[in-house]
Amino acid sequence: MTLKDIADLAGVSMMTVSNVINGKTSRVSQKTRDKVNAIIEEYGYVPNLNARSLSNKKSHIIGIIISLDEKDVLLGTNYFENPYVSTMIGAIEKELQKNEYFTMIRSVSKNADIISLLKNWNVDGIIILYPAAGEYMAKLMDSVTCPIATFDCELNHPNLINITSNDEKGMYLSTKYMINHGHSAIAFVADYKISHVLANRFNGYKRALEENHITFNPDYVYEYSPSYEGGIQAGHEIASNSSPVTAAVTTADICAIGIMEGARLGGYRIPVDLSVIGYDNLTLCQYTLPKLTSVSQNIPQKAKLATSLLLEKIRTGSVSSSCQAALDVEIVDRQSVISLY
Amino acid sequence: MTLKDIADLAGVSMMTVSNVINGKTSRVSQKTRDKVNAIIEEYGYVPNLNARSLSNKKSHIIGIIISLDEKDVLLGTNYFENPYVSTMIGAIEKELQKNEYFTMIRSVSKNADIISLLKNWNVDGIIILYPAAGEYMAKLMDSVTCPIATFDCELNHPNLINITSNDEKGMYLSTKYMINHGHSAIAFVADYKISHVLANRFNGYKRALEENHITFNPDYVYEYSPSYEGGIQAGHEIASNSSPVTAAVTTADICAIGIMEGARLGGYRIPVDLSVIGYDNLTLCQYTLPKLTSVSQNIPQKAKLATSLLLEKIRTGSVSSSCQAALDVEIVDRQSVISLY
DNA sequence: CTGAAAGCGCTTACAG
DNA sequence: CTGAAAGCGCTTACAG
Repeated sequence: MTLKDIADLAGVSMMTVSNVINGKTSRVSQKTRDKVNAIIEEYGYVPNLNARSLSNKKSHIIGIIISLDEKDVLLGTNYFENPYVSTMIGAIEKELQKNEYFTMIRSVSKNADIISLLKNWNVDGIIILYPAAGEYMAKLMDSVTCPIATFDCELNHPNLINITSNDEKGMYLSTKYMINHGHSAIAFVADYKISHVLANRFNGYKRALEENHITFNPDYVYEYSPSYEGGIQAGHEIASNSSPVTAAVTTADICAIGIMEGARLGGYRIPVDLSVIGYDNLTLCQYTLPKLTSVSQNIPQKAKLATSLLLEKIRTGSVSSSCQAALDVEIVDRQSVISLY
Repeated sequence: MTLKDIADLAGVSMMTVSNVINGKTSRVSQKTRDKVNAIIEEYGYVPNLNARSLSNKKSHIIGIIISLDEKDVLLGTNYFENPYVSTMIGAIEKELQKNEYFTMIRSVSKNADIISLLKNWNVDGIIILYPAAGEYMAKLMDSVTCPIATFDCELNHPNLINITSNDEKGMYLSTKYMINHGHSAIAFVADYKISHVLANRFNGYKRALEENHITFNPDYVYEYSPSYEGGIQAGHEIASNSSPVTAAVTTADICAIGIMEGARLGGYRIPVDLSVIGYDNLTLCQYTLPKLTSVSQNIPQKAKLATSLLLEKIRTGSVSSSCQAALDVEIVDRQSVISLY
């Protein structure tokens, strides 16, 4: 069943059928439209979008790129198991579908793979999860012609739609929350030097201390990867060295869970001996014991904003508001912080 | 940059370039091949797959369908947040990419949406996560021409690639594990009547009891949805009614976590007062307290098998082994079960 | 081993 | 308001 078949059945030209399908109502009489639509309905005709893409140079496909680094390729890490990634993808797909776009997903370990995807399918735009370091993104921006959206990227490029969260504020709030509950020996867990995002959060931690006249103590900084394993290590050290630390903030929920685990292995009770706050407010937070207090990024909102800006740019060629939106964050209160008062 | 451009640059016909790209080495001399490949390399030529699909009727696109029921559409449930779903998708995408296929994902609430996707993109095959009830799948099978793979579907159709786990055995092992640890008053939590899969698991529960001469007690069956909320309700009832139950098995990790939470709310300590085993062995299991013992389905293996059978069917038209593989399951031992001996 | 022709199913630009 | 022609970038089937 093709355009031609429908045209023959309706006794009109392919052009007319095409106009009906594409809603160019001004070019077709109501009567013809009705007749054509009835036949389309009757035969369940659905246009072949490969053919459409080929002729009009728009595919209505958006590529969601999950960038893997080489280490993860070797380890065979499944990025989709990361709740941040999967929540993002779900929210993006929903938004794309609502706007009649199609979603192609692809995990990718080098820029060339992204370029191939674009050329292969004439992809209208791409959304990159976990952008690689700034230099790679800069190169990519040069070689790609379609609009790109990403998240938390350190690169500030006029053509890049880049949605970030207010990272500094997030960790400021987290640290402040601890201070408000009477804590002053507050550990910061994350190797903040390797990432722009984490460095911003570290600054928030320091600002909260400063504003409250608490001297920054480098001994309280645990530069481990903000992963489950890194958290365990930090938590265990805190508990074992009978450190004066009574609270720990970190940059990922999974790391906070590790901190609790590690501290327990060292003999601590949570939150009595150590208060902990996570980051991201994943669904996971309600399944731990104690339930984890966390900084919420509103991931769905982030996904939705990136998607709608991307589509706007595809349709109009530019974006009305800024390409560099930074979303607000907030503390979600649960049970993992105890008041010292 | 098109086939024609490459052909002109190499001084050969488009046909020859096409043969080189498609590896039809027998039709092109080594010398010509090298020349063409060098030019392709130099200009970074990548074929337009829309054009290819249009002419050869194969898209090399596989659709991953996430079926939503109406309730979830209304609630705006993000299925990707479900770790079972996201783990599946990640594993499938990896396998598809390895075989040079592309992955289009789409959440869908009615069969017609699936049909449209197929016709739109000439999709070579589809993988359905969470198949709808048997009757819908039967209808779908009639109207779809490309191969379909799915999981845990109750429909037994010769053309359907259907990968299941040994559900009866899974719950048998879970129940047996409790019995081996000295439990005999074992609760089963799940509304097993509404689903084929859950009914199989319920049978495993009963078989384990029978084999060990423990009388089945209908009071120990809590017919709640195997969700976090359902688990809380069951756990709370068990704890509040000072039921003789000392152990609970269920059909989802998330429900097991709920059971622990509910029992605690009723004043129980876990696992001292109540032992619990989950199902699926999600990554989540290691983040709870106590860490959750669970039945492992080996989701990646399930995904991989479905994908490779689907691709085999696409390539050869049929599948050598059976379409109805049932994978083995096993208990993964953690901390949520206490021995009564 | 190589190539000219026709066609896949659409849309665009133009003519009426 | 309607249509005939050309073209998107490939592949297939055929001829040489």
